[in-house]
Amino acid sequence: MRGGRCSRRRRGERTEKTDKAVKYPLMCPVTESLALNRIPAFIPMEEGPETMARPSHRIASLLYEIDPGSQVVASGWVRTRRDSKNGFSFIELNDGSCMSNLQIVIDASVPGYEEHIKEAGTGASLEVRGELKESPGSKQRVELHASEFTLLGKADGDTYPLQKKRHSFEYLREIAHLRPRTNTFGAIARVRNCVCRTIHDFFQERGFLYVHTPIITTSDCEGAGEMFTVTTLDQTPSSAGDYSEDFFGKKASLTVSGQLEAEIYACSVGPVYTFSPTFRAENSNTTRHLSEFWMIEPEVPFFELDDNMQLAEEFIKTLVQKCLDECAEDMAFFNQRIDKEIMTTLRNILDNEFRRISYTEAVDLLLASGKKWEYPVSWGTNLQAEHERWLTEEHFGQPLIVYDYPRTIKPFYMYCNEDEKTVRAMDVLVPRVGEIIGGSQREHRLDVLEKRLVECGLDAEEYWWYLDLRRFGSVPHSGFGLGLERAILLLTGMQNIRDVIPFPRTPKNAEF
RNA sequence: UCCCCGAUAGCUCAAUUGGUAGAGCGCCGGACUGUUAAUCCGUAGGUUGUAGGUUCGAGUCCUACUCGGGGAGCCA
Repeated sequence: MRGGRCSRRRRGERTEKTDKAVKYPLMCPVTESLALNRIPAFIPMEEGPETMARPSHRIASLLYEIDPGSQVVASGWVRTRRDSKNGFSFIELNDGSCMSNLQIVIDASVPGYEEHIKEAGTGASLEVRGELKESPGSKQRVELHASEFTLLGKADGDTYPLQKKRHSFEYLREIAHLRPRTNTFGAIARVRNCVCRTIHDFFQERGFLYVHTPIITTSDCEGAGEMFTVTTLDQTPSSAGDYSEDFFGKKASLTVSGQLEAEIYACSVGPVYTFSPTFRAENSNTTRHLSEFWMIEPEVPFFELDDNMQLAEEFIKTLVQKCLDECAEDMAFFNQRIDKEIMTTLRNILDNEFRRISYTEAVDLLLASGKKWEYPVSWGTNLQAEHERWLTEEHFGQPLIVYDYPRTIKPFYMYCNEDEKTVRAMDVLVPRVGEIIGGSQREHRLDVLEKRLVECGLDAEEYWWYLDLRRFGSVPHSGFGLGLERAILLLTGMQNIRDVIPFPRTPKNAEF
């Protein structure tokens, strides 16, 4: 689908000129080829005396769209500079609109060259005006021959933390305010943006309503992990534990899931989805856990587990497809520098139907595998990471949906099967990342749900409004949760979840 | 939270059985060049994470702590 975009871009062919409106277009023209990243040629601004004096082209536009011969302005940050003693310099300029840099050629005759060119080193910010010309070099279609250049901000080479070389991700995490200026983190930012846009498109096209569930919640025991307390009380030993005087008059926390509230809307206005931050106060120190992360939770009435699995599969495949279609340059980078198998992995995801096996079948496979497990396999216990990895990576080699888990290891709200031993839960497992989606058909039968609350040791009083949904016009419904950052891990080949969110929050880490 | 590993120059890492701390890259300076992770030459740069301890002597051995990485659990 629309493969022409990528190939046209690779060939560096020109596309039809669509940016004739050189002056502050009210509506930003999104040209087809720029839809690669949907980066507009100009930042749209209302016309007026106080608006931007020099509409700067985005570098993606200059590289792939605008005809040679045009007078243009580019602004960005210097990646590297190469001087020639014959009287000119090359500057690689990047503005984040795409992976590639714009090559600037500055002749010594350009005003300010002698005084400032040495200051335009790695990290410095520039505005350059000049003529876009076809490049004699083989590595770029065009280059910008400067007639004016303005050094906007210097970056002292001795102290600027980013060097013209590879840095470790560990080091870059310590300079999270500068790491988006690197190739990898620029690419992640663009892919992440593409994924978020695709998420909204996916659900909007299917008639789902985007519903905003609360960040602050007083419903405890949602069963998804430790919660952060929200309080305005001074935390003295004497006041600890007494929330009657607190802001909300009872204990309040940051949400661990919007599911219960999403169910309210799903059972009122039809299919909905949430897309919001989520908080877990677990002391988790792994490559796939964050204290603050973004979760997408569709919730659909009149939906059973099979429908839910189908939706999850279509959802993940759409995310993959859009990344390949719209972030070709960034994905090529990930394939070359981050994970040599990422394109193969993603195409494999698109080309095959997700395998679906019941928990019971999974246990049988694990028992029959002949493998020595660190944690023994037995029906009724949770699948361990080593088990899930073996299933999705070695045995099937593709995404896998495991469904119908034992009732005893799953939360109270999942639909109880007729066997009275299992619930209609599903986990989507993918190679390298593990569990990326967890979901279920919800228990919509009042009597069964009440029994389950008791069984799980929960206070039914606390869930009065949740039970009301079953008391009045209850319907079968289902939904799931997708961890955005885990999806980004899957799509980019990145290893550590702290590197696919701009400002990671983990135990002992919230500097930026 | 548990298990394992680590912390030495701006960055990535070396340093024999405990004996005065090195390289590559980067920076800066010079040379060269329509260059493109440019290339070549040179300079500068370190209380070896913190606090104790053992020893004539500790980057190296011991203890505690801090931070980081990998794995596990919790989950998305």
